[in-house]
Amino acid sequence: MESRIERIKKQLHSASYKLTPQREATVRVLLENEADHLSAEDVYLLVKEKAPEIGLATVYRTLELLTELKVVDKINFGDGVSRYDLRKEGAAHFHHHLICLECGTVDEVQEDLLEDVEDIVERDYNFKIKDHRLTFHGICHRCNERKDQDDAANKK
Amino acid sequence: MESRIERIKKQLHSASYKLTPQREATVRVLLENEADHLSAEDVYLLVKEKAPEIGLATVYRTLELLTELKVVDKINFGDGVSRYDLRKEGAAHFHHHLICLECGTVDEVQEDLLEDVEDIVERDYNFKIKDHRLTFHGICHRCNERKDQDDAANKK
DNA sequence: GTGGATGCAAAAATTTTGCAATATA
DNA sequence: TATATTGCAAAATTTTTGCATCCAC
Repeated sequence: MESRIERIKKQLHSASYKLTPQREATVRVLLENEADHLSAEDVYLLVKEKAPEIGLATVYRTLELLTELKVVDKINFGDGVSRYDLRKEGAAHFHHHLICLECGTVDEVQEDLLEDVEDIVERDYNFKIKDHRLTFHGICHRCNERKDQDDAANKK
Repeated sequence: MESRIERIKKQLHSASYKLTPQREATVRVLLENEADHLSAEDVYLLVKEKAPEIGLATVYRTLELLTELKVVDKINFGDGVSRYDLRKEGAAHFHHHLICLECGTVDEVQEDLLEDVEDIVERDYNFKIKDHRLTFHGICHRCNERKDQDDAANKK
């Protein structure tokens, strides 16, 4: 079975981009931190651990390239930096995000859930949907559970 | 009947913020350009027409204030600048956006549409939703109609 | 009168670009 | 070998901050 990184390499090749060690190192960092939502600076620092000679500009250029190839999605949570999120392989749609206002954690929702909404928008607004971004802001399950425990403790 | 701007002024007052001419001018610009999605720089240039002495920093500070008061919502379409969108009065939820990949226009969807999705997320992820951001990327009705016309013309 | 608000300029932070040197296919 | 890619530094952009002055309450 072919590895994820092999398939990404082939994607680069098919689009006639060269396979440089810098690009490979960047892709590896993204794969190894799939659950995170890294900024360009975050990626740069992690790549630097393995390939110390890499420049920040190369990381920006590689992330732009991977966005173009739809290997990653560029996303912005409103904190002033762009973040790069690996698109799940074969995923028809970009996944959604849950940002906790309390602890700052960002969780992912892989289910689509938007099919009905998209049907309505396409029909009623005559808008042909190609992609979407959906983010919820609120309180995550960890903070909710902690609060439940606190409440229970106070009742005693 | 009380005007929209009067109510916003009262909101400022209730939160014990002062009512300066700069703040009033900024709010007016936002009201007069309600359909647009202005960046801080955009707002600055428009306010400057009426109150030329205003500084960009004041605009940033005012927009931050209005965001805190939930008069506007800060939103980011991934083009490197934050934009500020007047929240519809009495709207329970932030409205959605349709960004056209062809002509760049941003249209708004005032219907909520997310009730069912939010129920699922709250239940299945134990996530208490406070706010949301939903943006669709695709082709707008104007570009779709133009294309239909072009197709019809080519068939002749 | 006083504390918050402003304007300006400087700084910070993020991202992009020019260019000579390098390395991939 | 030819051309895409890189690293570095400089530039461009966007946003924030310090501080003396000013003004709304």
